[in-house]
Amino acid sequence: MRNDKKYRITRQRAIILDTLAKSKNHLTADEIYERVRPKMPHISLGTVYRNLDFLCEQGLINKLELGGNMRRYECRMECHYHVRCIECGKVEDIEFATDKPLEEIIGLECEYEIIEHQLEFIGICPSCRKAATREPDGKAGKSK
Amino acid sequence: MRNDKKYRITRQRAIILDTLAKSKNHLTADEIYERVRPKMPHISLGTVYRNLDFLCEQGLINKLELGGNMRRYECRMECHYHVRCIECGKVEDIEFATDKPLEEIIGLECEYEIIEHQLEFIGICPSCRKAATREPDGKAGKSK
DNA sequence: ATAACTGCAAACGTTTTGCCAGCAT
DNA sequence: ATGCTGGCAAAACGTTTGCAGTTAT
Repeated sequence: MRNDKKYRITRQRAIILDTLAKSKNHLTADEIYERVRPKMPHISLGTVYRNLDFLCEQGLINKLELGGNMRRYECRMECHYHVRCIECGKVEDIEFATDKPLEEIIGLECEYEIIEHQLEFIGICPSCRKAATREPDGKAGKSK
Repeated sequence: MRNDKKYRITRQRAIILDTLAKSKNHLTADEIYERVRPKMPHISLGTVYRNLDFLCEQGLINKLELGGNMRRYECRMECHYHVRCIECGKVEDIEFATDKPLEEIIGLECEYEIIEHQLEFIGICPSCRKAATREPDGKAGKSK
């Protein structure tokens, strides 16, 4: 079952990727849409969403699922961490040495006034893992 | 400017709180709605949302803003961490010693097969902090 | 009488989708 | 000719809100 689809880097995709690469913040789909529009006035928000998904699948960008109402996207692919402003919603990268105890990291100093933090692990729970084993074609149940 | 509102713990609020307290998982508003309905068939989803917000404000429960599409609520108030199943969306608490280096924690073992993790700090960015200082009545701009 | 609260339905903001025309191969 | 792609508009989804009637004090 190979996938023979031939993908193109269309003008829309290139501009979206470029917009994301040039922004130091992490942008929402709508922010990207607004930044692309001056150069490409007829692009639609649906295209932005579709192509952000496409770029994620290609491993070129990352979809961030943090708190707040809107998803944000970023280019940086290595594992790293984020600060989010509770007032304006802006998201930035945060750097610290991971060889320190978590307790110490939590009290980290940065330009933000830190109110809280959140550490979330994402994985597959025991029962879903069992379900996947029962279906040997690799297609575990569940849509999205 | 004091707040003289008198709040009641209504039947709806009590049942919602009880439902949350009895569940070991972290529930979405809709899951709570479905569990409350058998006992109180005319409750509306709007009431569930309104009362979840109310219980948060009272400090009785916690609103979780993790990845995934839906917000989840929990009773446990001390700081702790979560695992989320990427297949079924279930969220559970996770325990580990925080005096260990983050690197070690990241490789933690639990019943889940961990795929990734995410550490998010929530705070106020420098420019929003400045904006708040300029408005000395304490009401920083921004709605939500 | 008053204020808090509810159910219902409509509105909201973000994201996804269906459809058909356009374009590259 | 095929099939990926884009624009548009509608739908979908979780959540919030306005309103009018109910409840507790």
